[in-house]
Amino acid sequence: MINVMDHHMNKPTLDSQLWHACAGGMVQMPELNSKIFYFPQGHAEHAGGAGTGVTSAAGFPRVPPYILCAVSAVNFMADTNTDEVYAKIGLVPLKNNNENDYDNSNDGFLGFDRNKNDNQDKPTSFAKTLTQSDANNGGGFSVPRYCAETIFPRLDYTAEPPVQTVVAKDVHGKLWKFRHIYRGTPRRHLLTTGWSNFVNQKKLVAGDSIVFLRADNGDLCVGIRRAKRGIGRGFLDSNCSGWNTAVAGVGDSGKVSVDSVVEAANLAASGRPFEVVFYPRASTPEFCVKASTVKAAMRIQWCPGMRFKMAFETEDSSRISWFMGTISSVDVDDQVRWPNSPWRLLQVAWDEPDLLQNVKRVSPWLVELVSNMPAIHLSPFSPPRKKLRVPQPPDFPLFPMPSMIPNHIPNSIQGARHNPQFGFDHHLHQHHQYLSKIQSFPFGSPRFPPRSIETTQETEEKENVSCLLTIGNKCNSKSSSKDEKKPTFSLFGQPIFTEQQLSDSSSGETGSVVVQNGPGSSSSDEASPWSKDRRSEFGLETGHCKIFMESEDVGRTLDLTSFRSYEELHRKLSDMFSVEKSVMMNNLIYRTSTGAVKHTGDEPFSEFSKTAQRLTIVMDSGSDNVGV
Amino acid sequence: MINVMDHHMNKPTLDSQLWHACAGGMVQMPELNSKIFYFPQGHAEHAGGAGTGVTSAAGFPRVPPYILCAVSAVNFMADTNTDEVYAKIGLVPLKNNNENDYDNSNDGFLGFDRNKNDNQDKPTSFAKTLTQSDANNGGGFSVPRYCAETIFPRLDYTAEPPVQTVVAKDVHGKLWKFRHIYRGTPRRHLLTTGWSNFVNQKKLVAGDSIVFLRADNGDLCVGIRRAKRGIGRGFLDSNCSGWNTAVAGVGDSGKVSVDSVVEAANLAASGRPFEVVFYPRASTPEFCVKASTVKAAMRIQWCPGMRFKMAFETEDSSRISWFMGTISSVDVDDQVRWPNSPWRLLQVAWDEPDLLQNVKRVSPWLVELVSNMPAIHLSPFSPPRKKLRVPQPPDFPLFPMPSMIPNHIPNSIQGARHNPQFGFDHHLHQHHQYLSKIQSFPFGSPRFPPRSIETTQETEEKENVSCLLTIGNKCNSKSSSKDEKKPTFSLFGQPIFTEQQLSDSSSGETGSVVVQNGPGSSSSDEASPWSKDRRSEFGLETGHCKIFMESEDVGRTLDLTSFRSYEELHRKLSDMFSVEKSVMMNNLIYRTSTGAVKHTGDEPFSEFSKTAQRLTIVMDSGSDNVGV
DNA sequence: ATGTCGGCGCGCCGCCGACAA
DNA sequence: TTGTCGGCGGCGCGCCGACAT
Repeated sequence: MINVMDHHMNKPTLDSQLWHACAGGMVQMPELNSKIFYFPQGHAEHAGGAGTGVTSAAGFPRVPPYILCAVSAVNFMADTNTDEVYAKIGLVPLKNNNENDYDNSNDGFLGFDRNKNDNQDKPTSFAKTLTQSDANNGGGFSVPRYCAETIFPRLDYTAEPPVQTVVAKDVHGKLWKFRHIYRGTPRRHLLTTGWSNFVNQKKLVAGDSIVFLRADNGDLCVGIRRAKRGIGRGFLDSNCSGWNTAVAGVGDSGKVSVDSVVEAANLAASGRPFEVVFYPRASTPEFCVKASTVKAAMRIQWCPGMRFKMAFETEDSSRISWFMGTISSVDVDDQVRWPNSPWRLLQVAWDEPDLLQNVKRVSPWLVELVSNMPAIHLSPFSPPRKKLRVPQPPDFPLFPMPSMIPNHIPNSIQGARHNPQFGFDHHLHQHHQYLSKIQSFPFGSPRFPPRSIETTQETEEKENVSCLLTIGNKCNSKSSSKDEKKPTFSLFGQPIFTEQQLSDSSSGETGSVVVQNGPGSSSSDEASPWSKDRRSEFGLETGHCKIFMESEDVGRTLDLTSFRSYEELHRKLSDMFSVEKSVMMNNLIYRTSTGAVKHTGDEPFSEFSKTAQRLTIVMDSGSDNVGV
Repeated sequence: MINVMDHHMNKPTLDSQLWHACAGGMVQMPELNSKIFYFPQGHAEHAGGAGTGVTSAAGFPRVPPYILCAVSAVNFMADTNTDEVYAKIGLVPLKNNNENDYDNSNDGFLGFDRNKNDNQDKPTSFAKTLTQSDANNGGGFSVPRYCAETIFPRLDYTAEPPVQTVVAKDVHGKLWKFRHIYRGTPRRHLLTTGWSNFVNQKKLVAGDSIVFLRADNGDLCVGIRRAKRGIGRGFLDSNCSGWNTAVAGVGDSGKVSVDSVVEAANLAASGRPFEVVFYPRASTPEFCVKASTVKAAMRIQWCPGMRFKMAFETEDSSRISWFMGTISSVDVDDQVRWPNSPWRLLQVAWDEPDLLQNVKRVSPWLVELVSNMPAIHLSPFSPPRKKLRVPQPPDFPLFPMPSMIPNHIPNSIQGARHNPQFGFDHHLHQHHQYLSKIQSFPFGSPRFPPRSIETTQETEEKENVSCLLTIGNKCNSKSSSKDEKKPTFSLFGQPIFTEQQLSDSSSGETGSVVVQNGPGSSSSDEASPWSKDRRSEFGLETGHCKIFMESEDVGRTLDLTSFRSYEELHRKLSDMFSVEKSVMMNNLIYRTSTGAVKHTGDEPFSEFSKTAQRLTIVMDSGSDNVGV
């Protein structure tokens, strides 16, 4: 797990898989040697953060709002004291900020990259937010069945009681032993002896999350996600005797200092190599964004009224949810301080404004255009949705420099209107036009490729799209007409209607996921049509199926034969794609390439085809009873 | 207690009394605005220490071996983590290193200064080295009776059991509560509830010492003296989870870095103000020594064969013991690196070499000349003496620069002989002559004024001598003839013979202490001859007696009526003068000015005169039975 | 006078099944 | 399926006198 020494800090770098498991499903780290745009504005936001009292930066240098860089190093680190993960990224500014030749360069992303079509499976991991009982009472940890059965070593259930010792390695490589027992009525998995010590040593409290991960080499690893404590990052400021207190500068517990941001920005602006530290769980968007993603996003002609969706991590960090919204305005966040900056370019209005009160502005590359149909809640029949943990932008202007005059932006922009702050507004088209003329941004494919209504649904399977889970567009692309009460789902290109949709109003929000199975490896299925000689269709390993979501190959495979129940499969998919649990568990339809179609929990798992080489999963979040 | 903020470190400075109580009885700090000699050699020794692996100082600058400085600041500090006390001393180099006009300046010392004749009593304090039981078992602390009765708040013995809560303030001003109970058979004082917590929080172990002090304002304070852990100062290097590890530079836990010594030496040599940090418990002699003390010491014509005594702290830091020795050689410690340096000028041979194996060389101002009578053990009849904690000089040369040529010392020194290291030797007289001619050292009265045989015993009482406790000269000054088996003790100028001495061989080592009492304040003695109208003799306050040791007024007074037993008086005197316990408790004779003479433990205390205005204490460490 | 020991009581840590959501 | 609770057993902290030094 500990494999590389970072000679700068003399601290070991971390296994990338464990790092990403701790960082969460939203985090994407730039790939080595790829090209990114560095946003000093975002860096400062990351350092100052919300509520940390950084209200002015009189000494902040005059630097461009975005700087094209090559990624010279990515070190995955973990804080010695808190186990918090962070990354040190080495960056080399590139001369041609315009970046016209980027297509020949590597600008991919490591980690959970929806654009990457590598067959590298995300390692099996599971995150659970600690309950009061986990953190306080009796020193035990209630292990969710999925975690125990898929991540922990297999338990010998013939013993009475079934019990074993599990050993897990933390981010520092330290081993922790836990007594894992399966007991109680009804039976459940528990960690007992050793757990309390772990909680005390790691100073865990209810609300913190624990991550279990089965690494590729078979090692069981354990990571920590600290719950956000109130405003800002006051965690280490609490009177926590026995903890090391702040260490100056960048690094352990010091997070990112404003000084280090100024230093980085200066180096970047002067074209010299520099280094940034990124805390993935600091509730701040990445300030190093893949160049092609940014360029693709800026190719869109953003304008008010556009409908979009955006992914957020749930408050307990267990899942990712998508939220719908409408662009209310397109204007530069701080035209004076950061003229022409695309950072948080979009002012947005959310369909669920109470949950996203603090998110007023977002950057274009974080959102994905959808149809401008009216949006509805994802799961109207499921229990009240978990609160969402969303980035908390500062409620004060960052580095305001009111006396400054924009240095290379003409104030006479046509169509400027109703911007209360600057007296003008970037109308979408004009803004884009401006950006392209001024050479503000080169173009490329965005991280979440914006799709217009015309290109949404019926794209061919081979399209290398970045969609993880597309919250359903109500209508099938071009056939989408406003009043149709029976939206179609794409299952092998054939529409599927749900009973609910037939009887329901237009409030049903739907989507579909397709999973394609490889040859089954269960002994009973060895003679299936998907034997080795037929695997050539997808070139899959035995027992793996190719996963399609909404008719699109997302570049993942699964061995369906390894699941013993719907629950396990649900869990695996839910975890693999970080889909919000309530959606995943309640509103799925499975259909395999062998023709078997199943709705969650209907019949025993054995009846479901394990021989399929592809599995289509249709999600209907607006209905509990789905007819097939 | 916390009264001044040190703006440099933003750390509070410490009450001087508590600081000195923690520092130990040997420590003398220079007074503000006084003049001192700064010894870079000693500073480096203090930083490098014994066994810390500082074997070379190739980068150490060429600076004079001693630099006259004015003391611009003295800050008493305590380490945040360990409670270790240290001092930050601001120094301003003085131009006239020769220092001919020093007599008009203030060069006194704060703290336990034997030369100062102020009547400021040393505050009541008590130090105890923790036993295994104190540190480990049952969470209790066995409080020595003296500490409980003189330092703790008065206990209500009518309660059953007598119990109270005592609150003590540590060096940081933090309050600690202890349950103080008087119980058991036989009765004894114990700290129970709260003690274990204190031990754990302070990470105390058996061998560490705790200091209780009753401050002038009545506050009870508690300090810590860490036991030396093995060689050097490896205490903080141990795997002590939860402790902050080293912080670079000078200050908390970092002790004194070699770099900081180099910096200080450079500043000093160039005449610029600088700052040094001194850890009084680092087993290194002070490297900032009162100018007059150094000058007085260098006025002596040191030569081999001279007899001297030197004070050391006992290993458990509870007492101070004096050791006798003979000067074996007088030569500069490192003539190449520190030419002409008086630091550790004297090579010595100890009467008890096993206890002082590591002390090969000492600086002249640390020793006091005595008669060259054969030396004997202090307490041949008392239990085996405690091991002594003595400075551990490095067993390698400090900053050797063999190629260097002494810069302002002529190599042609007459009489140089039998120095194996340099091929010459500073014979005493010549050495002194040389020093005075070269103007190496100005002259003044030494810290322990060296006394020749001719001036030892019969000096008049008013002489302001620095003697704390003179380990007995066997014979009465001029009448000392070699074979006399009945040495005399000075009690009001009259010789006293002990039975033991009458029958014993010449192995009896003796000394005498005189305490002079003020008017007794006990009600039964109000009509005593020492009533108010007669107090004019010494101008004492009611109830105080003047203390004389060996017929010499040491500038202290005591209220004899405040003692209820010999034990209490013993303890008080023992603590006040830091006399080694075994000596103090076993070998004292008291004689008051009213004629009462008592030997330890003979009769009830009530029979002893409390009306005396002076009390003479005769110490005979060679005898248990003393006839009067 | 005080260091060390064994006794022992009590509080709390932590393991358990019973419930209920 | 799993969160929370009360029960309770066991262990160790810490208070005690006994006894020795």
